[in-house]
Amino acid sequence: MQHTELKVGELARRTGLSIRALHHYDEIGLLKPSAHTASGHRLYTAADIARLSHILSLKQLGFSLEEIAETLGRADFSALRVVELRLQRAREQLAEQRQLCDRLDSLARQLRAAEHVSADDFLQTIEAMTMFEKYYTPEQLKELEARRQAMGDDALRQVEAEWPRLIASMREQMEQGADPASEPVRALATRWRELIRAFTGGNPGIEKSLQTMHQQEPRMAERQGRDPQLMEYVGRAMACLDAPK
Amino acid sequence: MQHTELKVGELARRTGLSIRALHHYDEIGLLKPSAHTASGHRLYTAADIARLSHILSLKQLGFSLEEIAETLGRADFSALRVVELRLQRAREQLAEQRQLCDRLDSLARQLRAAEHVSADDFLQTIEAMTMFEKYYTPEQLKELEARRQAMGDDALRQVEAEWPRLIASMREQMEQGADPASEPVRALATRWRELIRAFTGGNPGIEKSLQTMHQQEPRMAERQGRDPQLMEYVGRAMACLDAPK
DNA sequence: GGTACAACCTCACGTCGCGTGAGGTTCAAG
DNA sequence: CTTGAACCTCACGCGACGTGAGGTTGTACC
Repeated sequence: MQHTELKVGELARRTGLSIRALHHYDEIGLLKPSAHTASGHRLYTAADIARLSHILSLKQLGFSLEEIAETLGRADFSALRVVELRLQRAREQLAEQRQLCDRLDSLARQLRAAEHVSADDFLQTIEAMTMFEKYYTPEQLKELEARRQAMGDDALRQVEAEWPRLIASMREQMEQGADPASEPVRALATRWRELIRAFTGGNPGIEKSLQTMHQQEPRMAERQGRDPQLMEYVGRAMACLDAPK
Repeated sequence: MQHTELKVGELARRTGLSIRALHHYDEIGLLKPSAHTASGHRLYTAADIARLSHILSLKQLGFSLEEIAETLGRADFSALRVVELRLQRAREQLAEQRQLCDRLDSLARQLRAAEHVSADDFLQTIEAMTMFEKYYTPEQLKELEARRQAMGDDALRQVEAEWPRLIASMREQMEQGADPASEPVRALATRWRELIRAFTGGNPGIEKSLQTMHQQEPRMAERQGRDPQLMEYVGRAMACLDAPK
């Protein structure tokens, strides 16, 4: 009989696991050392170590300790099926992670493009993103993202800054009772349309989604100062643009 | 006073959260309803609901409840920095997920290519993969994977089946004391070299990594019947191939 | 007024893979 | 015989709830 049996500390050092983890495996019956000293110290035999290496292999593939125990328990399991099931789970999680990264990345870019970001702006931006994900298809979102990226942060910043000014100007005209067909309103309406077209890129699907979102979520528009009354005024101004003078 | 306040059940139904979750948020102080009925039923006001929508937004970005409470607590936080930190975490997790998927995918393909997979084969394959990841660079692994994929499952299966036969034949020659320069051994050695070249694709980096692995992990080779003695015999046979008759 | 039944309430334990002590025993060396 | 390292066994803690148990309240119908 050689000195091949290892004590927990040694085994932990060699495997990189913690002593506590090995104790845990013992507790749950996943890896019980085959021997003990008279005083109760754990002694891991070569067979135990082999089992542990199998455990670590399966752990690396993302199996839970319970699944590992089950897998090692029976010799008849279908390896391919087990792996494929696990792969499916992993793929789903990967897709989620990817989506999360996209969201965060997009949000980070929006924040970089903004000038001053209050806590309120921040939360509003997130909510706007959520809305977008609700009303646009993934492909449309991709297209929008691509267009934003093509514009660059500076241009984006400018547009974001222009909107409030444009809305304020339009509101002023409305409150002064200006004719939607008058020259100053035509100019504002033209710019309004340009900005929207810069956003939609002329894509009819995106235009439609945008409309749907505005109809379904009027509160979102209101927060930006675009209440239904103003929108109706803008609508009339647009109609005047299309109609000949 | 209108009927704007919601009870837990209603709020749960509208948000898709569980009642227990809302109770939990109350417990940890993340979202305490501003009002209660005389009998203690929770009443969520419009402000509470607004706060909850912020909570859900941040939750969607993968923040922990503690982080959300902290973020909503202070108005002065740097939104960009918070998001960028979270993004970094998400990217790391994404990379891990991707690696896991790759591993599982590769393993699944290996298993599909194999004919009969015993539990032992299965575990051995995983361990081999781990070894590979230890000795080959990520680029090399990619190249190997690409070559495997190009070969197709059937060809791979054939090669996998040929190795044990080739090893057995070679061992037979060795045990019979055949001259490494003899014709039958030359034939076997030639085939041996061909199979290895099919694996390495002639890439010197991969050849080197393969050698290193064989030196460092002799036990792996032994499991496949290639003990040091046999390997030395093969080495001599190879040398005879290179040297003129 | 009584009687269902749904919706609400408050404990309080379980999950998963250990980390992190607390408090005590054993081992190997000097 | 002492010292310090290595070992032992509890046992609580995490994070975000799920899942009962056991009791009260609200509402509708007879």
